[in-house]
Amino acid sequence: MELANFKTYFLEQCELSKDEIEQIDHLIITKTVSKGEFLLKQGEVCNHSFFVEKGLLRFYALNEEGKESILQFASENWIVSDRGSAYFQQPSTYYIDAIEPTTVVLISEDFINQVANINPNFRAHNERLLQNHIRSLYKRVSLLLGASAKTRYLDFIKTYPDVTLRVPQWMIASYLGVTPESLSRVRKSLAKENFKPY
Amino acid sequence: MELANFKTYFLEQCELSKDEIEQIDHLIITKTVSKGEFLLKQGEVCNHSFFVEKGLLRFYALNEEGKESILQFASENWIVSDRGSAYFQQPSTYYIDAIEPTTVVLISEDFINQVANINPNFRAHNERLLQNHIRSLYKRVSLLLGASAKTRYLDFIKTYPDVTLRVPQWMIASYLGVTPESLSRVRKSLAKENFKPY
DNA sequence: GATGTACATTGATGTATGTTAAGAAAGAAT
DNA sequence: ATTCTTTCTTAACATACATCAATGTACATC
Repeated sequence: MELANFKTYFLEQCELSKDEIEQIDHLIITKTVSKGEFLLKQGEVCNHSFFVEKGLLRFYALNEEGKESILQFASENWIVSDRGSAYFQQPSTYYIDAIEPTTVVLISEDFINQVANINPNFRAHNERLLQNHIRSLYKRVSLLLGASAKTRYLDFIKTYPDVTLRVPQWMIASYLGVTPESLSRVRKSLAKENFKPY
Repeated sequence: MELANFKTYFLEQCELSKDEIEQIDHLIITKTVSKGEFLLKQGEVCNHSFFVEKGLLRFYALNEEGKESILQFASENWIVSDRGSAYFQQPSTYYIDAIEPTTVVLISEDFINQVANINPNFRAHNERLLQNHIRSLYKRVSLLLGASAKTRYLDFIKTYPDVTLRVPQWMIASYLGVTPESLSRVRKSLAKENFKPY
């Protein structure tokens, strides 16, 4: 088992030593899902966070009319979860599934506690994650409230250049809160303005 | 100094004893602002959370064209802050000002640490706040992505019945991400459908 | 190579929401 | 009470975006 991304993440982001990482090695549980497979469905309690070692996930809601709204993408080195569901032990109202064949590391409460026992830094890292998450959600809400579809699209490709190239456009449209047709027109208009993302 | 709301909050939400609340009494700092006064402006680091003892605050962003987007209201017993700004010690991109004459309790990192020393419950409470916040932001994003202005308005008055009656409608419009004129039309249409909120 | 499936684009048209402007209603100030 | 200011509503018009339907394109599969 390699898990180069996961281990680098622990070394650099969580400031664990190589030695400490070896200590937790036996706690690591991975799961591999194929394209379209679910890691979380509405109604289930989301008992894990998912660190994406390789692949691409989406986190989305389904409204009463069956319309999907993508809240987040997660490619390599991202963590995705409905942590509130785990925290409050309530069924989630969201779905997580795989856009590409994906390998994730399962992060349970138990795992977090055990790692925190080995190195207390990990708790601080955990809080940093939450704070960052809130920040990004604030920005998301601000843009949805105040910016046009075009502005939101430009922000998206700046923020998630890797994801932009790996997902179908109708998913980006769903993330932006517009129809695929509208996104296609936004792109056409940008092309006319001679816009070059790369 | 009364602060009945703040102390009840600590008793019931944070599970401190009356005795412990007396111990922290001397740490409590309050601030009173009149209508229109700011507690936070873009560019400042937001070093406090604000517990609303009495009154009503708004938390909003200003985009490049000068358009306000209200992210949150905070009436009695709510806490509002750009905690990310404090956490990362970066200037905030948001504003907080008073819609009514308001008295707040200032909650600094120092305050949190001292209270946590007296009763460790407080840290757990703190994390619960963050988790709750993320949940509400997820819901907010889902609605902005997938629901009409009318649906969002109905959700608003259900979620914030007290706020609905205390703020001008153009602020609710700003919270919903529509113009005051649109909100007026939504209300008219609801009236035609014989909708009664109360 | 032929067929099927998923996705992207385009055009015609409809609808929700924005814009502008005016007036009505409600509050605040004098 | 009178005036001034803010807020709300309404209407006419403009625009962004949605919907529906058709076509194009890439790719898989057979």
